[in-house]
Amino acid sequence: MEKSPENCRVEDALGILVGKWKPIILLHLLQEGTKRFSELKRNIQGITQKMLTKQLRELEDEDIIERVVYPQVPPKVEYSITEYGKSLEPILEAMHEWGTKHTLHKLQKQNENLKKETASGE
Amino acid sequence: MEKSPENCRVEDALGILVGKWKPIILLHLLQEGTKRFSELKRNIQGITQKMLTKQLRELEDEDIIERVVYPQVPPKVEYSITEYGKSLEPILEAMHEWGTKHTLHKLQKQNENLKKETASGE
DNA sequence: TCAATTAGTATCTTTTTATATACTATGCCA
DNA sequence: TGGCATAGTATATAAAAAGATACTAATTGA
Repeated sequence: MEKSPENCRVEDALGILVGKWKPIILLHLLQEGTKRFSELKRNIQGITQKMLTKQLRELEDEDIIERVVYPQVPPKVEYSITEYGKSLEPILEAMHEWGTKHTLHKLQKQNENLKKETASGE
Repeated sequence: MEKSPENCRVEDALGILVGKWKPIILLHLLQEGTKRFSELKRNIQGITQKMLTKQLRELEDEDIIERVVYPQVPPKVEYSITEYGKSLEPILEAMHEWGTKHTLHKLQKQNENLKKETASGE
């Protein structure tokens, strides 16, 4: 299948990563393995319970993560990346690398602009 | 620089691709080279002028594409991928591939579910 | 008896994205 | 003189995503 703009499947991959918290959630699970709901919540600063639940559900619906409920009180629910979900890792890796370079690129550009302004006297 | 969830730069790459039309715009420019505004508009069905302008501006701001204005009437403006922008290609490629597989994966899952339902009699 | 713990829901509000539609400038051609 | 073409802008609206806040159930331990 070729990558003509007409049958572009980039959006399908993108759709899974989009959501303000999904990449961070995935990185946590990829790098630290199985995690409880509360651990994720503690480790991802700023996320609300509602958002965490929502993002986890969406990732689960796409088979990227797995949810295991232990019939206990207080409840215990564990999340982990599925085998299938692991196939996303190279993409995340590539994006992280590119993002790192891009952050640098932007800083350099800002610098140049500041120099120009100073040179022309502001 | 390591890819710990704390200094995750995935979002920086993601932010550039996100926007309902950006991947398609980029694919057009990557695969067909320089394009005029009107050509893009014609070739990307469903996009409004306003959205196209907006997405192009955002990509330009990130140095991913370049905008060249010819002082003519009627106006002529050409867009093309920058050298820097080309560094995104492997990521788009990888996402497209993954997306293609994922579309398949989802169809298979749907199929399984339908079979189960039929077996249990609905 | 009361508070704490866990993994959620339920509502409501705000913010961000996307869409629809109308409008502009300038020159060319009939 | 009128209409078309190009690359936009302006304004208003709708839809989607994110955020704040309060609520629940069942058990443990003080």
